[in-house]
Amino acid sequence: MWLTVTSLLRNPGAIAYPGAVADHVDRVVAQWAAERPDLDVSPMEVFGRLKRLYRVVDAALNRTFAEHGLDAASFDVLATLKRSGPPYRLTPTGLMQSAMVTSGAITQRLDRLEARGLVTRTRSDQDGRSREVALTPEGHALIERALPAHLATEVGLLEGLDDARTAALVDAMRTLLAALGDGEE
Amino acid sequence: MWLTVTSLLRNPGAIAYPGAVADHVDRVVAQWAAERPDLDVSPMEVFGRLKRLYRVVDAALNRTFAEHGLDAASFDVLATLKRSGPPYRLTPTGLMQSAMVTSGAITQRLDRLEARGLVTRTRSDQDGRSREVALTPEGHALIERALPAHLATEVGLLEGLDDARTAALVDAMRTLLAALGDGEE
DNA sequence: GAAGAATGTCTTAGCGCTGAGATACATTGG
DNA sequence: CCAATGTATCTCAGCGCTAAGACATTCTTC
Repeated sequence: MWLTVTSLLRNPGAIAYPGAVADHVDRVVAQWAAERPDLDVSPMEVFGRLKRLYRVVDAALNRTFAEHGLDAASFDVLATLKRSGPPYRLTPTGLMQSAMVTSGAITQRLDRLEARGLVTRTRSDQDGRSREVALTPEGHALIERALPAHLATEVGLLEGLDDARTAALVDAMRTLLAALGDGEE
Repeated sequence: MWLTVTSLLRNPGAIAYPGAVADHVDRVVAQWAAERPDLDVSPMEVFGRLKRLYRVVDAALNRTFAEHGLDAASFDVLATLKRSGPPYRLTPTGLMQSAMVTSGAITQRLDRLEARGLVTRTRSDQDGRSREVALTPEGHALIERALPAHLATEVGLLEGLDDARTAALVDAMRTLLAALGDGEE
């Protein structure tokens, strides 16, 4: 006697909610079960939903960013500088690590933000290779306006999730990220 | 006396794992608490981790796709055709809805796959506006090779997550997706 | 059955990102 | 103190995507 991930995951929602409608991922899994019954596709229950959730959330957040003349990339840079606290200065490398993008992406993000007068880039005194990126008053004002709206959008997205499931979701993602080595090195 | 989402979410991992190391999102939340203690940034516990998890997973899956001469977009199309079952034919619109991308993106994906001889595109008999996309024998063979490798990668990614948390993660994502209207319309 | 609306696909300009590599500066070891 | 190595940033070609719209075909309504 042995357990597959499948047996644990097959329609867990059906247990909690007997009348629950099958979602997109349920249909995908059912299709695979018909086409390749020899394969255990239960991991798709996790990753299929992760991908769809990310896309739905991303689209919703982008709508709010656009209302403030921003996109996710620009908001990310301004918010990272803001939350770093006084004097609201970071190096491109620091921004790069926080954003999980390449150095080239950060260079271009900063080009755009600098052209709009939202950040400044100055040479570092301590290290001639490095730059210091700082929020301008305009950048400061913009992120102060956009942040509460962004949080309101996030609260709205979580409206349909009860507190227990929200906590469980955070706990699982935290555990998984730790297991995958995120946040340590 | 009232509860904020914050009080429910603040370091839930610390309860389950007293010695748990703070992750990237914990640091972000702590920074906001110092800079803007008036704001409840607890929703970021969810969305910050969703974003990072998506990126880490995406990178890992792409590595496996690349080993088979594929990327996520191409794999997605081939897998969607494969799991649709005999005769392994779908319209671009069907592929578009499954992939959550625009029609232009599907056109370009199909251009690339057609050029590599992995799919064919023919006029539909029933509807002159529509096309029928079908797997070629080469496309069939490629997805048959890539799919088990892909599943193995997914199983590996879930290694660090115990069964209870895996089930809770799926349940929460399913609930949230349903609340956000995914999979119904 | 013709006009207008709707649908399915393709086209194209523009965007942000990656990967590879260039450049400038800093650090280390002999 | 110099050479070799490492680090921080920028450059740029190429990629896949979106948004807007073109075009052909089908459906709807009168």
